[in-house]
Amino acid sequence: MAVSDPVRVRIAPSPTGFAHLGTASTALYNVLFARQRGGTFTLRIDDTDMERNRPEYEQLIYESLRWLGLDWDEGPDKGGPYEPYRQSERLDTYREEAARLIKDGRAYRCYCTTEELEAERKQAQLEKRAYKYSRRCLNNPPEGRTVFAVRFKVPGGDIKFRDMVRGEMHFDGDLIGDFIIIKSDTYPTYQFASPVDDALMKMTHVIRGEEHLSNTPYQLMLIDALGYERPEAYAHMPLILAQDGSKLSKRKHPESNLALFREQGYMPEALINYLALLGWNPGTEQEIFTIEQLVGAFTFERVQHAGARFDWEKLNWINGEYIRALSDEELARRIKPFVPQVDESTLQRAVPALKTRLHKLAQAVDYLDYLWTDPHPPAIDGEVAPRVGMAIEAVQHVEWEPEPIEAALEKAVAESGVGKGKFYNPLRDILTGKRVSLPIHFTIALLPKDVALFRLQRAINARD
RNA sequence: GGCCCCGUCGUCUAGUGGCCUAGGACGCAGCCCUCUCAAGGCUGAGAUCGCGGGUUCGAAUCCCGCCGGGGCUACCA
Repeated sequence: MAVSDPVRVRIAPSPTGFAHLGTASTALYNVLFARQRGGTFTLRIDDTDMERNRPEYEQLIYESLRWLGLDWDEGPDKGGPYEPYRQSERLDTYREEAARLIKDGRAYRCYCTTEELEAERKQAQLEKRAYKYSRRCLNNPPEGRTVFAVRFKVPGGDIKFRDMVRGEMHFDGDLIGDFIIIKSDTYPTYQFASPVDDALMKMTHVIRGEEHLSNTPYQLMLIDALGYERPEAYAHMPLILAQDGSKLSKRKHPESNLALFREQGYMPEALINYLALLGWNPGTEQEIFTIEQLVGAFTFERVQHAGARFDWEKLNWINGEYIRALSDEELARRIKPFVPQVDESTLQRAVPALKTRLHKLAQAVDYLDYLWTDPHPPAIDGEVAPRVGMAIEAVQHVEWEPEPIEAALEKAVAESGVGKGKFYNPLRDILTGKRVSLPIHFTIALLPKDVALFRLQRAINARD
């Protein structure tokens, strides 16, 4: 294959639960590579796990990747020259290829039960030797059984391949036992379906998570046995680690659900930016990158070999940077879905004050919910009551916008003889029921005038 | 257990034998600004470069051993 031929890469997530952060990360690196080489990025659905697959999970994958802007060129939903792109629809292919291997004497039927296999494994452990399948069904198959799986007859030997991240890799094939390629439910295993599809779909490079590094020799032996062309190279990307240092998994780490990132108000561009920096670095001090800049700067030589812990604090910072970089109009547009109770113009007036205060869009709710929620009137003492009265007076004949309100309030503060803190904090409490809010003139101006004045007056009345 | 990958501030990282009294970012602390919270500005603390041996005039950088973490070792992917 000539170097100039366009690359073809893919991600192959399995629809067995929510869309996972790791899928986004792998997809990102695939997209970066495909775009910088003018190649094709394919989405293939790895749905060979009958037990756990659900069609709605597949939708979740589509939604999340689209949200992130990591769109694909070929996939189950948009077709392409190598259809179908769902493994459950390619069963005939795997069965034919497995039959071919059996016919060539490179695979065989295995009638062993899980209990028998378990016993073999236990025995090996007892004798403290590395477990490899005994090849009982190759040499001396049991009689009269009908349920079988298909095992690959591992040829062994040295297995070498090039990893774009780690360089030349070597594995000893003699250490690998015969493994299952077709399960007894007639579905292929990942180890089998993945290399078959990669070859048939003409993938030139395989970019995936590091958990697949040890799987590569299995797949390479299969590729050779099937007479396929090997991919030019692999790239095994560092794992995203949880706080405890283990691989982020669906079961143990529900926070790796991509839908949650959207719900909390992380911006897709910011998440992409953070993900790119997790495990890769540009070699410069630049931290903020557009996807286009990433396409230009990314190289496998600069990807990290060790797993990286996911750091929410840094993500929050990056997300805040993106929020602050938005125009007021754009920020209002993005916040809108999080605060459907707030009308358009009120939101627009709130945005300048919100902008520097948000790490996540959903935090707008904390600042604005007093607009649609009536706070419990706090008890005020005889000292602050007159100041609340002064505030009402100062503000009630003024144009209902932050600036004039601020000016009026400043005057009242000066006349009150106390500091801004003493004057404003009780107002904030009365109006919002909270210790923290937007600057007081925004807090007041965003509320309808009658509502603001009502809440203030009510606090005074509560004393009488 | 076997095989593989990895090991620099709390975290993400720069670093490929002298430019390293180990740089940056997030976070953290203090100060400034300030009506709260942020944002912003300034300053600062924070890494005996996992440990022990070598090699070398000189090692975070090369070699060996050990320790530690992770991954794979499934009829999950």
